[in-house]
Amino acid sequence: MNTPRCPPSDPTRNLLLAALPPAEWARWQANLELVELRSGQVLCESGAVPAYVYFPTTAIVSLMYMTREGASAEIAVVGKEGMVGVALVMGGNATPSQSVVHSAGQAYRLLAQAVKTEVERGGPVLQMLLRYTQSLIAQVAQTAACNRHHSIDQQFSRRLLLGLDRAPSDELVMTQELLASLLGVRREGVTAAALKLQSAGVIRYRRGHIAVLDRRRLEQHTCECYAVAKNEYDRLLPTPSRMAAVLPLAA
Amino acid sequence: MNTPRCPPSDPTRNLLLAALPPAEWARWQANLELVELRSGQVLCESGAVPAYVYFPTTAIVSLMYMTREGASAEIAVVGKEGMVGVALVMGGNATPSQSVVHSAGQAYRLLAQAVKTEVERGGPVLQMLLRYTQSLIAQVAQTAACNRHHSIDQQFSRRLLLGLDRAPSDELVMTQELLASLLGVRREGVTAAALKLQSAGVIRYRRGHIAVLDRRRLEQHTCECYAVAKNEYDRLLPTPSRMAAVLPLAA
DNA sequence: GGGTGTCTGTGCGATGCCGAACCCAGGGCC
DNA sequence: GGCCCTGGGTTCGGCATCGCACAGACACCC
Repeated sequence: MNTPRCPPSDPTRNLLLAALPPAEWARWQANLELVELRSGQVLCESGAVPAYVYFPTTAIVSLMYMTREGASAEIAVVGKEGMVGVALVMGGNATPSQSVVHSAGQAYRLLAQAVKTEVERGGPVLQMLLRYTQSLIAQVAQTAACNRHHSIDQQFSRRLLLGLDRAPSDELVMTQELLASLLGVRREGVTAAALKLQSAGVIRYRRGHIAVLDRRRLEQHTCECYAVAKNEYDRLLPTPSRMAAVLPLAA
Repeated sequence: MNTPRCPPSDPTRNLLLAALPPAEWARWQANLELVELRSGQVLCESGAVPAYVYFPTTAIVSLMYMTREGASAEIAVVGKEGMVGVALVMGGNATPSQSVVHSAGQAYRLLAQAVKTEVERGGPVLQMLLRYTQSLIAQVAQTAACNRHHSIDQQFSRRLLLGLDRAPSDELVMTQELLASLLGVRREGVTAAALKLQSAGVIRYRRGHIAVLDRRRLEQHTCECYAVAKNEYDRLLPTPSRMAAVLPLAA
């Protein structure tokens, strides 16, 4: 609940905020609030209008769909590379998805009204948020295709990589039970996939902690879905140094 | 290849174009071109920058993902309720998905540059396109959850309803082979699902023509995914008469 | 009116995932 | 030190879907 002392170049920064040019950052800073997110915390219920958008730094958030029968499926992951609450940018406010924190940490939050003001202002900031939203669409679409065609083993590897990209270290703090609910499969299926990777020396885990020992081999175990979505993000939102070429933010 | 003589109130209209207020329509009309789309025609390849966006009237288009192994999966359907080419609105231009016509018909097309000009203009038209994009995200996300948890029978029913909403009559012109590639399953699975529905008197089909006899019972056979996505579209893009309350288009 | 190709029905075995139940062990707590 | 709870490993039958192969049948075209 602090006002952000953290400049955009902070090592635990949010990449979207970090891409803001100084002038925009100065305007945003006054409205941003750094908050702690607890594991399991629901940032926005399905169908509800969120009070804030969140820019995670160390926290990781899942966008979940729940079926009528009580089954769940994660449709996208949001960490330091993104933002929770794109529906406020798109104008619909609510969405059928539920956003849940599955890895505790920090995030900047911004009042919904402040976001709407920024969106109405238009310009490079809106362009960036729309580009991020497009990368989110690609992630969701890739999840749909992956759910259809790929094995639990592949999806498990893919999900580890998605977590790894957003985690501060090489260790993911998540139980197999949680991973099962994210993938929408049984826990036993996750156990089997985890056992294979551990016996292959790719990961090592114990009671809710998964250490990735060999990221390259993990990438070989997964389907192309991981790379496709990641490439799409990188294409749409280059690193800040290259961002200037795409978004004339300083203009 | 005609210039549109068709006013927004034409019975075979595109619903997004129909929602344009007279002033906007007048500006668009000069750039819109009514074209025939053939079945199987690819409007935009995966990763390519499209030359046009399309507003289907009687045509129906699938957004497809292909896996490395050659399997396919439809991630969304676009007909007279929508637009093909949201990536141009979002600023990323290309997308990993491929847009394919699967039901021949007509569509208005608009040069990519004209769309970009409209987007830069901002205002109510951009708002509408963003809202449509949000409804598309909901459809894709629902597809992801549906692929994970629901049976071929349910997905088959859902897909028929999606087609029916966009078709000019109660008869869908599509083979079981095509439906299988859209759902990303084997043709035999589609045959089995179709047989069940036909013997229940819900549909009747022969060689590429599927007539829906009892829409209500079809809705009972499907999962909630159909209704959730449809409700989200209706919430985001009310019918023109109610649209004015949401979008002050005349302002 | 006969040929041909597309579309649909069917019958296998193989397999991956589900559903439920149960056990074991690590680790925190009193 | 003993307790308990949570997280992980294992088992088994069952079902949906796959992959492949082939047979009938309608529709169109020459």
